[in-house]
Amino acid sequence: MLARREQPQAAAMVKLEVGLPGFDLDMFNPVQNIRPSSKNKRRFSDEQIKSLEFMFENDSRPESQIKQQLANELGLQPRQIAIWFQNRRARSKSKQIERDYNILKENYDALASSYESLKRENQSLRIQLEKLKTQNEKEQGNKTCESNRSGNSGDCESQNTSDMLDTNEKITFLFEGHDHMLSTENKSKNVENTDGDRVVLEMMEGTDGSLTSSEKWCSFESNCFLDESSCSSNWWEYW
Amino acid sequence: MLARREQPQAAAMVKLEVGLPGFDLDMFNPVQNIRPSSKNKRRFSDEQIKSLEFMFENDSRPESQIKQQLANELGLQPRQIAIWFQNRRARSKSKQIERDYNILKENYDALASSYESLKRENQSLRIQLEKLKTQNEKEQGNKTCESNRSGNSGDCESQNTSDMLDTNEKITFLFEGHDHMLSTENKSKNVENTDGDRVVLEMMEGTDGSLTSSEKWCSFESNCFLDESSCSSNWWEYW
DNA sequence: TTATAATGTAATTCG
DNA sequence: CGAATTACATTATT
Repeated sequence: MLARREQPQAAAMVKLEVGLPGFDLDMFNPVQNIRPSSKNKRRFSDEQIKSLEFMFENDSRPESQIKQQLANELGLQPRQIAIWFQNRRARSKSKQIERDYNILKENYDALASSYESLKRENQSLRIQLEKLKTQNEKEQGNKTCESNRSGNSGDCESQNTSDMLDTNEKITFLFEGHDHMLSTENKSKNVENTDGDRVVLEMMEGTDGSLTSSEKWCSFESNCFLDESSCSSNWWEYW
Repeated sequence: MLARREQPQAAAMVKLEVGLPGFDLDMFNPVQNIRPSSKNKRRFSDEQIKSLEFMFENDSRPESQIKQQLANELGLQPRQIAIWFQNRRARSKSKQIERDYNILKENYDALASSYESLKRENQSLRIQLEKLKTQNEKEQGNKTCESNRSGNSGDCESQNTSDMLDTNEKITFLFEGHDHMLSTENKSKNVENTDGDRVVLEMMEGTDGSLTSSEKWCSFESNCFLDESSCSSNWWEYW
């Protein structure tokens, strides 16, 4: 079966004897491969690439038979076809990761912007509430209407304890860990430091690089401000 | 079974290039391997890698002199050293992108969570405001105190028009484009489809893959709710 | 066992 | 040099 080992060896050996440093063998080219640009072996011709790309779009993981056919059509070894598809898939994947990063980044920024707006709005609401509260209390003080009842159907009673927070006590210390980022600028370029597996921290000369130290982030997370209040009626279902 | 794998290259190369000690022993020697022969054609020895990695940590782009010295020490050609560093930098970079993605993802999720919480809080505040307003109006109706003045220092006057929104009119249609995501699950694995440059959409057999279609996102963005209101005193500076 | 997907690595070419 | 390629190797899976 499989008559392995393509002829390239011969070429490689020759090359080695000549004294070239690469012990790679591939340069060999049975058929055409007239590269438009230069005297290059390696590197498939534009036409070959075009066909391969076309096939890849249709099926990134073709059957052996199709690969064989492609090999015949393009004058390449079946092995080369197989390898090309493998590499192409790997390339596709890493490209995809980069694109995902950019998309996610965009959405992060948008969300952060919305978050900030919402925060401001929240602050506005809080201030309004504060004022209304004060105003209410003043009015109640002026009226001195029957000041001790616990029902919730009266005219001048405080209805604001049935299914919501106690505005005066719980609301003023909400935002605490939400105020960073928004200017993070995780530029996905110019990285290069902090190698793959081990975490390099001490020996880096400040070459910018590694953006997120993963500590400036993630300091917010727990803002469960509703959990211990008397909110039991799921008012947010209204929305 | 065919005796495949030839590493004559390796042998030839070693003989040709140098004969420096320490190098290539594992090229000939099936050092404690499950697979006896057919070992590395390329692939530097663990020791070489170790030295290279160590140097890389210190400086990912060393001077020619240092590279030369490394070449001597490791029994490699200066060219090989240079290439190794180049490849190493490229690897480092793509690794970094992946890590950045994961970090960004985490932070996105955290921010989305915070955003949801904030939104709920906002809703709560809005409801409270509503109730207080109603209550206020009722009380004002009951009191029928001097009901037409525009100063802002009275007892039962409405103070809420000086530097804030008109609560009853502007507040109820705020959240409109903020209600998606939060369950996006951009799993950064298993991508592989949608090739690098062209966007493949029709011919994909549903192999999951490409996560964000970039359209489900980005539908929110403009929630400038404060711009046309009479807010001119930058109350958010208090925070 | 073979085949192959997935991942990593050495080397080459081009800009 | 960096980016993209090509070929090969290794490991895991089936």
